[in-house]
Amino acid sequence: MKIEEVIKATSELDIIKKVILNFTYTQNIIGDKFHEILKPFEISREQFNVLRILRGQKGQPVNMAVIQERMVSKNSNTTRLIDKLLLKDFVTRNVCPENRRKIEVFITQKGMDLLSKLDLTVNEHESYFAQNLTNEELEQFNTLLEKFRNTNN
Amino acid sequence: MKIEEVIKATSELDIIKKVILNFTYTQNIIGDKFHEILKPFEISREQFNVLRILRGQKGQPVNMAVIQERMVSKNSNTTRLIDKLLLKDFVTRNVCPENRRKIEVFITQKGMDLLSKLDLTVNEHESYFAQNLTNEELEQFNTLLEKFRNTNN
DNA sequence: CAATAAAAAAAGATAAAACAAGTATTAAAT
DNA sequence: ATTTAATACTTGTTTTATCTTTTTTTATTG
Repeated sequence: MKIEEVIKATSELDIIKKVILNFTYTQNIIGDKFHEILKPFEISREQFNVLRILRGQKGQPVNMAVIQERMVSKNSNTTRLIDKLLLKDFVTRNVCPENRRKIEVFITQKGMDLLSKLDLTVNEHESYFAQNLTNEELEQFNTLLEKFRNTNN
Repeated sequence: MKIEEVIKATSELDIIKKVILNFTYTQNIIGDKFHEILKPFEISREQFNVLRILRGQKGQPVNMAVIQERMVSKNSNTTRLIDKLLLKDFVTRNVCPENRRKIEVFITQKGMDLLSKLDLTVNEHESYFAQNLTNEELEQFNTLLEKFRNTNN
């Protein structure tokens, strides 16, 4: 379905407005699907992302600032997000001995296990969206995304 | 900046993961910018979208179901969203006489005035993101977005 | 035509995001 | 060495979102 049909536009939209609408709409669809996958595991998208960041660190401790930085969607209350993961025993949290202002967050084995279980489904989800694009188109898409947001001012 | 640098990936990401990450990240950037524009007007993005939907109806009454349908980002909370717009006198709300289950929402002159004031800034914001793409690339982008989400199952 | 179902919106409860202010801890500066 | 500033989080409050249930009105049907 074209974006014009989705929003049932009465008049002709210019291309940039179409792109932006299309963008947001597509993001919602991807997000919904993602949400659907994570729901049975009772974990939010952000929580999942944080776990992946922690796994990416391969055992190295990660402090709050780093998590926020990598989180892609910035989120000022990382503390409470980690609280939730703590409650479920997916992470541990300790004061950093070298610099007591900092906090060291680790992923637990339980967290790792959850991620392994999710990996397959998440990959399927991603492929599901990729299926209609050729590899070349995906590369093109990636380049366009980068160009689009890399505004020079 | 490439998406790999943004998330400081340790290992090589496959293209579909890159696209999805890139997508979310780009959406956040657009959203933040948008938010920044709307902030001085003390209106949320969703509220702004609803006002635009109402304006698009050119004086025709719009009921809740239609608003939700057009909202692109679905939101079951439409009642409370309209409440907020009502408080600011940007819309009116009445029970539909033909079908008393329905509600007719209209944009007021004050709402229209707000939109006119915002039009210029919003257009600038949109052009700001379009500036790095040629017209052809924008068309390509739009097509890729449509393909990407139009999965056949 | 009463009973039930369906449609449209509103309300309640809970969770998550956003915003602002506050608390330790460390580093710098006088 | 004490004050000031900067860093790294945490907490409190308010606003939105999400999910579920309830209410009101209309449609259906036995």
